[in-house]
Amino acid sequence: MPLHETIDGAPPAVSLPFTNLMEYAPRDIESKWQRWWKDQRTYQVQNDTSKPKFYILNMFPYPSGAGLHVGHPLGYIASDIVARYKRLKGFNVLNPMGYDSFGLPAEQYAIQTGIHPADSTEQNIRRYREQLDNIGFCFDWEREVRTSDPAFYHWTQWIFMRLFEHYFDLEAGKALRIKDLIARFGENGNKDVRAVCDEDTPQFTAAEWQQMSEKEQQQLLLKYRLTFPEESYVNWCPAMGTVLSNDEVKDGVSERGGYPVERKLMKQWSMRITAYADRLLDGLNDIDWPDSIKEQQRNWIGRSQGASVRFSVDGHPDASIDVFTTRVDTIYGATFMVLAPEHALVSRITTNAQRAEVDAYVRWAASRSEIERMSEVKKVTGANTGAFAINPFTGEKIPVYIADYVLASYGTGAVMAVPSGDQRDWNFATHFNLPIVPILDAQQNLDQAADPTKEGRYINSGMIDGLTYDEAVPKLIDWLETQGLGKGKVQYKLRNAVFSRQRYWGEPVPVYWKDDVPCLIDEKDLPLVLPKVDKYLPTETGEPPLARAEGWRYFPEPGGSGYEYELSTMPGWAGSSWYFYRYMDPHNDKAFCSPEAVNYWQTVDWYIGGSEHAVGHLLYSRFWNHFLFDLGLVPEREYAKKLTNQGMIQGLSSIAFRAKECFYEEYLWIKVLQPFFKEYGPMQIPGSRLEESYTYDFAFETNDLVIEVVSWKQTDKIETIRQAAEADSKRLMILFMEELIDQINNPGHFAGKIREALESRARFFMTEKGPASEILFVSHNLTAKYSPSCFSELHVDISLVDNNVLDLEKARQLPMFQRANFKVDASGHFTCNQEVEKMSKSKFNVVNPDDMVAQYGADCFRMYEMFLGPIEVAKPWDTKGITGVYSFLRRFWGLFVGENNTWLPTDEAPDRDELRILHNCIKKVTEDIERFSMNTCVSHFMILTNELRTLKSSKRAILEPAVVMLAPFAPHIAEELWHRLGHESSVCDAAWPVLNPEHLKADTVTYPVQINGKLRGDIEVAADAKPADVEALVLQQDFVLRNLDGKPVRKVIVVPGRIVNIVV
RNA sequence: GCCCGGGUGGUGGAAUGGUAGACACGCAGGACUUAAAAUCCUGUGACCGUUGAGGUCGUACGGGUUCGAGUCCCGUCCCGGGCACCA
Repeated sequence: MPLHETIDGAPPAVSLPFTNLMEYAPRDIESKWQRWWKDQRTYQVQNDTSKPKFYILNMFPYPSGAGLHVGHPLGYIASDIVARYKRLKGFNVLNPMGYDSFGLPAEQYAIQTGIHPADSTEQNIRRYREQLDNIGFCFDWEREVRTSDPAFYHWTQWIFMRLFEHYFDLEAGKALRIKDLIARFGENGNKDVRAVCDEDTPQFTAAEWQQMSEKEQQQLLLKYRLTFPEESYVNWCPAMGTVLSNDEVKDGVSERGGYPVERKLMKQWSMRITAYADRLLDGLNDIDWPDSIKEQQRNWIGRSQGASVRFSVDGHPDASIDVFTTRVDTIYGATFMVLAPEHALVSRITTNAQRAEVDAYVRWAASRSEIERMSEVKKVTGANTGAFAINPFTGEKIPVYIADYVLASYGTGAVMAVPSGDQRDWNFATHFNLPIVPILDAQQNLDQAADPTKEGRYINSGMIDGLTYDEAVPKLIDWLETQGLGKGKVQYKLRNAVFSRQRYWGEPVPVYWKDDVPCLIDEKDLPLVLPKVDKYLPTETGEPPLARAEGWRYFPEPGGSGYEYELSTMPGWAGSSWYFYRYMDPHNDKAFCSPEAVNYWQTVDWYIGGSEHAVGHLLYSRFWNHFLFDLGLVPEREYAKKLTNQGMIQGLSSIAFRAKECFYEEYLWIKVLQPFFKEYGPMQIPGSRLEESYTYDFAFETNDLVIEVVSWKQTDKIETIRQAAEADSKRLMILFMEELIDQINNPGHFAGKIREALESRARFFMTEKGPASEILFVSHNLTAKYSPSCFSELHVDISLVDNNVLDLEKARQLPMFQRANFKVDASGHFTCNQEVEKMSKSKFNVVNPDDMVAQYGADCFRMYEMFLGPIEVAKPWDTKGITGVYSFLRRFWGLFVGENNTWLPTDEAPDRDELRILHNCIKKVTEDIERFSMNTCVSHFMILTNELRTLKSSKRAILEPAVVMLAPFAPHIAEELWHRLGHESSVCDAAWPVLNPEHLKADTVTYPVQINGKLRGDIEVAADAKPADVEALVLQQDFVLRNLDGKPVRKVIVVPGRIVNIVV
């Protein structure tokens, strides 16, 4: 054993007695066993089919340059504990880790520095790995995956190719091969094909299909493929030079960086996720995921049941407007129609008289950014096309408007407006003076607002007059369907997912362009590796960075000039949509995962990660999995049966208060001038106006003295004031702000000066000596006396603060505190305010796990992370509390190693108390791990340790099972003690102790006794006493009789083993 | 506005409808020490009373169900998150 060092790294003190050599020394233990585990390959996982499998998975991280803070490993630690626990329970456990290593930050860094993203990513990964290794995880690193590794993205591209080769068949309810679709087109055209396809897919016969050119056929097939290029309005982010998917845009700006986002028409690869909308929705019922995630996914998919209705357009026999409505029952109240400005019919049906107005509105609407549109939701805008639509039920003509409250991208981009029932329609009708017709007798106050009620019976509603909602809807839909004018319909909010990014650092799309038709490259040419480029920026002509790659062209056959590759890359969510299968078989170069491996590991049993991926990664990965399932490549529709979100660990920020100008005035008034007021009479309070151009800060009227607070630097201002004071025939005292700062802890200094000024007749007072300080910080416990607006709040690095007290020595060395002075409290301390905030560099509240491990050891760090509270809940990190866990580990160690390095455990048989303590712990810890309650597990270990110490008990029969139970939480100390107990193999391969309920039983039971639900005392009875005996005994107790006070007992409730309640 | 969570000591948090505050931090007092740190012991929801009794209140607020409610039901308030011209 190496010599003991104190935990903070100081050299061992000479005076330390020899006995301390064997104190708990996490540093030595941890590095020793980490090495041993590596040498023994303790964590290597076999695809061993003889044991039951357990697959636990963490969402893999993006390796950012900032490294890990203490919040990141929370989920990893929890899953590590479960993984080790399951292994002790006899499972073959897969607990892998890897990196989501494509991403924008590395590319931005490349643009700035020219360093290839692969290099900076490699470096970041190395740092992550070091930090992870420090914590003692049981990851099998031989299974590590990286999405940016060509051997990995080979299979991302392969899956993309399969998507391209499939369409979604509505009859089969699953993806089928395009090949088979082509065959069907050749036989019957597409008349009988029920498949998910573009809205504008034409109908054609077999003959028409056969007459089409190859190119025409290919372009038609794109309307069916599950991934396809299309011209569409996308979220274009000019600042990032790329498009973003809907989930990457929040409140009209990019989620990362907060840059503005525009609508732009572009040709983009798209994923037909809408085909799976229903299955993705239904699948949510079969998985044990947090309700909030499921709810967000349901919202995002946004299924609504309604009807589509066809309105003809007056004077345009060839045009009709389809609308989607969820309230077809309100159709008799439809008094106008509104189209989205982008609607295809707008220019066709607009009358000449209205054309100028409509064109102007369309142009205006197109020019508006998302953020403008969203922030001006309340403003009613629109234009009348002059055209009229005909209500199919009434034959009435209703005007057609355009307005951008109707979204082109939802439904058909047109609505029938029912102002009596819909508030937006009501607003529009009121603004444009359109009729509002009540349709239900229960509608109220229609002159104030719309009333969307479904109560009552219909009025003004033709065929449904007098009916209720439930009667009306089927009748209307029936009529529409028999007339061929509409049908019941389901509409989704979910859009197809944009799959192209105009960026470099992503998977190349395995496609080349031949005569404007996208073609897949040959499978043997996978992976299509990212080419080298000279710069990571778009070309001068605005093409993506890949256009810079010289000679990067595809040659399907030798010779020729080749074809251009697709130049956009895949988005961040491509690799993460299937990576969980790669861990099962990470080195396979024949398939993304062998059938044997996937049959053994099946799916993820427990998935752990942050809730921020609710609709991004977690929805797209379900989509890809459903697709892979359709192809028979994976065994289940849903890849993760159970999902847990770990809560954020927040930081405790320290805030220092910097004085603003008005502070000095308030300070002078409160601390210095008030006594003078009594003595020297009336005085203007701050802010009084003495003459037009000037406001003196303070003025003693009786002495003609004015006081002005200015900065040393404001020489001009000093001169102006001086002249003004002359003119006003005031005596002037200049107090320099900087002097106030210098002398802030000495208010007497100013009192003296002011007294001097008041009592003299001199015209002008000013300090001669230059001040030393320029900035003032005020101790937080003093700020309450001043108005909050006197301070700006500044984050201070938490390493400078202890117990809210700032270390002034250290602080003064920082640039932010140079030329600063501190106003300290009565005890000479400068205190900061504490705030709970997200942990981030910019808030200077980041706690690095490396520091925690260096100071307390990995075992302690792991246990403290767990001890903080439930995994799922957000909670602040407070380093102070870690000492509790550290002293627990020392005390646990102390059960084994005594003074003078004596080995304490004996082979004596344990007594009943000791067995009860152990088995109580077995019961609690086993139950709590199963329900993922790690914080209470740590408490149970503390209780066991405290109780054994009280008994001064150290028996192998008790301690050995305790070591095994502790191993998942604190693997290093457990491994050390396990070996000292005489074992040769790893504690990881021990067996989880088995609960014997016999040991939990006691001879006697203490019943708390309540009278009318109020606790009055307790009583000890034999454990096997019958309820009747307990009742009899209880009623004899002194404290019971005293409390009953002679009142008759109505009933006695005895809950066996629990409680007694006497009702009087 | 709609939909999810959640409100328990000074702090983090415990509590299958059955003794509210486990376990820790912090704080206070004590022991050890020349001293400090570390360590160990004791106390610690509030209030009244005792100074070896005991009592009252208490889990955001107001009701209800129950022998018994932090826990279940109804209503209100507050905090966090998500969605939001989605027809």
